[in-house]
Amino acid sequence: MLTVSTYPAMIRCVRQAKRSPKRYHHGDLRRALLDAAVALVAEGGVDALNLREAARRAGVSHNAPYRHFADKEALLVAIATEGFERLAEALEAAEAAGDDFERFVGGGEAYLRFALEHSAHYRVMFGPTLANKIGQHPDLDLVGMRAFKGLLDQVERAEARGLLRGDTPPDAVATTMWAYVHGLAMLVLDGHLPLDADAVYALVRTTAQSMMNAP
Amino acid sequence: MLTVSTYPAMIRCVRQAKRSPKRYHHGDLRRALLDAAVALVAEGGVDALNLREAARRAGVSHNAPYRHFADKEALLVAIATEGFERLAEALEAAEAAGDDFERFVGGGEAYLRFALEHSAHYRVMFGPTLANKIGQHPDLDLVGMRAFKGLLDQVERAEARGLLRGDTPPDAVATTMWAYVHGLAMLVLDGHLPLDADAVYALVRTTAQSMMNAP
DNA sequence: CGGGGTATGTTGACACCGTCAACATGTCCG
DNA sequence: CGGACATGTTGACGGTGTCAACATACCCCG
Repeated sequence: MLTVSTYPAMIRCVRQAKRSPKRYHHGDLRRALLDAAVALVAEGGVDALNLREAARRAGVSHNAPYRHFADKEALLVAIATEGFERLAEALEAAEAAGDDFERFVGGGEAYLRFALEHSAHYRVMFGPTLANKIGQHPDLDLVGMRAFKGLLDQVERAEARGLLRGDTPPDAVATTMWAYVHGLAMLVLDGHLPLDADAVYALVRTTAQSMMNAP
Repeated sequence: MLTVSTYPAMIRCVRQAKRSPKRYHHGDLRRALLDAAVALVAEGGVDALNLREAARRAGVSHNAPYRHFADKEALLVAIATEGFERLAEALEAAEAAGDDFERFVGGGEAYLRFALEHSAHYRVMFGPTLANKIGQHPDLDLVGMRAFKGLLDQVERAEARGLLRGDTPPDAVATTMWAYVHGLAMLVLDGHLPLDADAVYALVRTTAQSMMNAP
């Protein structure tokens, strides 16, 4: 996790000026605010996220964020959107590596790796503020769908090739898998399960294998 | 979910006076505050919970809660503790009904039934405010352990009787099951999965059965 | 039975937060 | 070069959590 967000705003400003001298004022306050907000969540959880402290860390006044985000929720939506994009990329990358067996098992591991390594993003993506807001943030819904669609495709392919035990419909299998990896991620992130990262990856691989026919 | 908390304080006071005339002042402000707080969470999620509104609904001043809870977190701990107790009771009740097969499958359904029917409690139990606070609230830890211990016992018994597929260690199976039902509960509660309650119960039964040897 | 002590509730204050309105300034385009 | 627009600032308001000081109801003990 980079701590770029903690640099004084001027450094970012100078760097930005070198790269593209047509920028003005702060350089990229939107980016700086997102980084600061993510850092706040990483340090103290979702409860610790507040606009004024993010502005302070970006070196601007307490009202500057409102030129880039309509309100606090809009900032959270931006972070969550970024998170879902990166999650989708991580899952797609896992899907492109190894044989059929490894592809399926590796998908689960990739999900948990994302959740544990980008815990701040993950907490915002599934935090209470954005809960039950489907339809209110179309771009967020879209990128969320993309991530789940990737999972569903993978299950359908695995089932078509006879890799999976049983004959449960693909959408039910995908739902079960999502619930499992999400629950595991949440319980570990929130300290309810005393597992380190490696133990989590090992467990998720074991579980995924138990869902498949012997190789 | 009763809305007792919205009654004027006097009604509760009078009722309480009839039952036990040695009460004074409010009657049972602690209980009224807990109910009001749970109602707030039920209405607007964890973000909507605040001490002043709970006090308002209980008909007392904004500082009265501090005679019963050290701070806001203490109120959340009390709600979570209550939730874990009821969850443990629900799981123990499920464990005492039906044959071996039904006991195991019914446990998963009971967990989700609790989460969906007492969503406000569940959200507080696993919400961000109490995340990563193990060791800071001993009574909460204790009752949380009790609930998980019940699950572990059930898995060990099922495995001892040869009900479960594979030979995974009981604690790994229990962890997997907890992660699954917790993830499913959270995703449904937060509106990420478009399943109604009956669909959830059906899904969890299907999944539990797929973990077991054919009956 | 009465008075003090304690548990409970109230008032007022403070700092912090999200948000709005008004203002200031840097940047770009005609 | 000058105005229009994007960006950032200042100040204010209401809401919240929390503390200190005060007030009151209940209980027990002499």
